[in-house]
Amino acid sequence: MIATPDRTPLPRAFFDRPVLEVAPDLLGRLLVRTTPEGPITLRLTEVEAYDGQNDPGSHAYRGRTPRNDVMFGPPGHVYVYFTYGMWHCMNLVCGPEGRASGVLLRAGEVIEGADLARKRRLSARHDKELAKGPARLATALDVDRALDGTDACATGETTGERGETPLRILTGTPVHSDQVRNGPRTGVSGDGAVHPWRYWIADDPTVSPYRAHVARRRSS
DNA sequence: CGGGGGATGTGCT
DNA sequence: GCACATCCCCCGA
Repeated sequence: MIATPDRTPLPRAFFDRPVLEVAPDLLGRLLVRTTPEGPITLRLTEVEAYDGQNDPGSHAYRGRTPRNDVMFGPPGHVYVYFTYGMWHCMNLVCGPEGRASGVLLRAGEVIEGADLARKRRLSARHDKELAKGPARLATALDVDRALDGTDACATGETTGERGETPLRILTGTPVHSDQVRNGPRTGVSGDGAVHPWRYWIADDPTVSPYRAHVARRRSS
């Protein structure tokens, strides 16, 4: 018997904690993307922590820019960046405000709206690949820079008459600590690679394969 | 399921 | 220039 996930919104205070506490605690939570065709709901299975201070792997490491501005703002908001000339990835900003820490959402299990997600992810061989990897996750949920800065903890009073916001984070079913694994972050090079700040659910089929960062060879 | 190679724009150095 | 919080296609097993 599988317990019904708790659809209570996570309060902003959840994110107003050190990022290394928030990151593993996000596993098993639900991310709801509201689209005109209906909701897509994702159960988070893999995340990575990025600290705004003394973390060379963080986009905020060299200070505030127009691109990473949202990271320096209040917790519970979404930071979306564009990378490799083609892809988007999304993070949830953690506290305290101004520290510019965030959690990269690396993978999840689509538990509702898989048909909608598949329209964006035609190359997925299985449903478990719909959001297996950070850019795939953003693609499946139709997330791009237009949603940068979205408040994932918005309450009814701030979201307008219909109480809908494009992205919301719900309580879901938190994962017991003995099911949480951690290891080096994926795709991070140099000094930032030493931190074992990637967290995932043990044996979950939607977790992305680990690949150590490899510098791309020069093209002709 | 997995490796190899190419594709793309932006922000740094 | 070059690296980049990456993925897809193609092929072989």
